[in-house]
Amino acid sequence: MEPVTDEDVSAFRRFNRYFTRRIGALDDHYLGQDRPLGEARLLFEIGDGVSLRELRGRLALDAGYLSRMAKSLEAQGLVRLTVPPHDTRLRLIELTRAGRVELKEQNRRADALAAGLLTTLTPPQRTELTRALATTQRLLRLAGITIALVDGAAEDARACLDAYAADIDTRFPEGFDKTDLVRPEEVTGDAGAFFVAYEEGRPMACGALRTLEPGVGEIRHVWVHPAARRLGLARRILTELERAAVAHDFTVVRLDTHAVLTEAQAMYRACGYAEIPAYVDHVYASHWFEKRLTGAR
Amino acid sequence: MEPVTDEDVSAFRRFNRYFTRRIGALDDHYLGQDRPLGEARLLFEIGDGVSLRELRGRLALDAGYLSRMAKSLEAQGLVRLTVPPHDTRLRLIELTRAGRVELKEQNRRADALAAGLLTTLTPPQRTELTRALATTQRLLRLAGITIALVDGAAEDARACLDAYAADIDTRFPEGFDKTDLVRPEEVTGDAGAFFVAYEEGRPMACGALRTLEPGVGEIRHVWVHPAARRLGLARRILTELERAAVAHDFTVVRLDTHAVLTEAQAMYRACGYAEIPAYVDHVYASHWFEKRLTGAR
DNA sequence: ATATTTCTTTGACCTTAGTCAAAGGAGTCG
DNA sequence: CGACTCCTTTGACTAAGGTCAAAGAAATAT
Repeated sequence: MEPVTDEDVSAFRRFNRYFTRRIGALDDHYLGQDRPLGEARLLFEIGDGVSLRELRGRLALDAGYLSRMAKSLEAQGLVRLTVPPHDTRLRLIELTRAGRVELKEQNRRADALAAGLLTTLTPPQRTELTRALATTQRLLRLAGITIALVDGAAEDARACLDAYAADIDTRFPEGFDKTDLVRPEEVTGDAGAFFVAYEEGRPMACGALRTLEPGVGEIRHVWVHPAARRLGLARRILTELERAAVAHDFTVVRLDTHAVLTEAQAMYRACGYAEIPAYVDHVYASHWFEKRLTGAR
Repeated sequence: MEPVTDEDVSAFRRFNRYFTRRIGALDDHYLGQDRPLGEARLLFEIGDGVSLRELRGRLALDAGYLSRMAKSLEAQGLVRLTVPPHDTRLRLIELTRAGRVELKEQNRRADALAAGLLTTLTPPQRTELTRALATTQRLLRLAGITIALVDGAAEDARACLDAYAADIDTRFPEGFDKTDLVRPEEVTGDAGAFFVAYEEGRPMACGALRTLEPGVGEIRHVWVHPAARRLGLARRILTELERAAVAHDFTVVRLDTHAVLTEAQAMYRACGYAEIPAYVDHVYASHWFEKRLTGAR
């Protein structure tokens, strides 16, 4: 991997300082207008009602601290705490009408602030800004996603495959039968590889490599969570799979795709895959691809 | 002015939330590694020594709070507090050797963090990110600058004109004589207008409009602080001046520029100014421009 | 020379943010 | 049924962040 240049680092830090000072400060200020920031944030996170347990995990808060904040918000009439019937140890927290009003007001103020900031710009400048923000956010998200080699039987691996199966089941006209998924032992150790991409601890994409025949690998189940598409994540998964293939001494990798997955086909072509005749007969496959790997990384 | 669309507002807020959560949090964390955030920030702001008074103004801190933080940093051997001879009420705060080492370490950590974030991106993606960050920052800066009509004799107006005079004195081969600046009464009230652009309270650009003859205005002293150039600020100043000219019932505005100010000439042309013969004989002028104004705003 | 302003220091005080541990009620598993 | 785990509540405590007002010293205005 190429080292990061000093210019990129300093540009990033310059932006960072500028942004947190100019905007971040403002942001905190409006949020905690007349309420402690912690409570304001909590109010914001509740949404349509969650358990304290859930909130505690999501915001990484101390149980005691959260309990007290919840009580304080309840005393202010902004939330309601209830006991769910299925597990009376838990507490559900949900917004009252007053809480929703308060939240709406918070949002209104934040919107007004943002709008006020943008008014001095001309419409083309606003468009340019919006585009630059989208690019920045996309790339920062991508940068924050890490790809890990996991055991094919690992919980995260199975969760990804289940999501993948459910996803394509709706996209393939004939549906998809789960028994066609790779078995854990096919993608573990010497036999192959399984990669999971994590964003903030949550699995968001996967890809599998298995042995097709000696010296030939097969790539399967390259999948990206709908919320993480269009970031370039599939390409990164593919790169990892190819690297693993080289490490497994495969000289060729093959794969097949379904007729409806046109974006996938375009991506494989763009990544150096050439279409070949069917190398295996398969219900779901309509296009077959192959790529020769060079030993050099 | 066009109203801001909801999409621009929500894109901005989405980015805002994402960025402050992802990056801002990290940022605070590294800064306050083993030191309270307030002190870490203070250390960062001292630079090459400033007075407590200056810091207090810049960071909007309570005098007592600041005094105590400064003492705490002094006790840790990171700063030195001295009394300036010219005003013994003040205290100067400056970094000791240990303070500079500490600051360098802080910076090193922050750089490493930024670099770590960028490593997963490919070089073209890094370039794309850096460019998007620069665009964002430029436009946010521009959005944060406000332009105000001020009295020609106001302190900020004179400060801008002094800076302008000093600036062009170095750029004109023959130097520049301050007596050629507009007099306050020429640009005040019915006679003309004077605009100052403020960025975070500091005057960063100016522009003057005076009466040349009945119905004809003259634009003079359009100047932008070197630190605020290439943002599109001069154009905004010019727009304000033209708006003021319409309000003064001028049907034409004229201006002259010096031969060396080629960027200025290009800007005037791009803004609809046509070159005309000399309308006044002037030591510094070599190009003369004119624009007819339509009554409609 | 006197009054007023400016700047820092100090004491007193408050809220927010957060941690830790004990305790108790409720589920779960063998 | 008993042991164990899970989840919340409560008490006790700490540090950080911040405000306010009084006081003292020095500079500036009148």
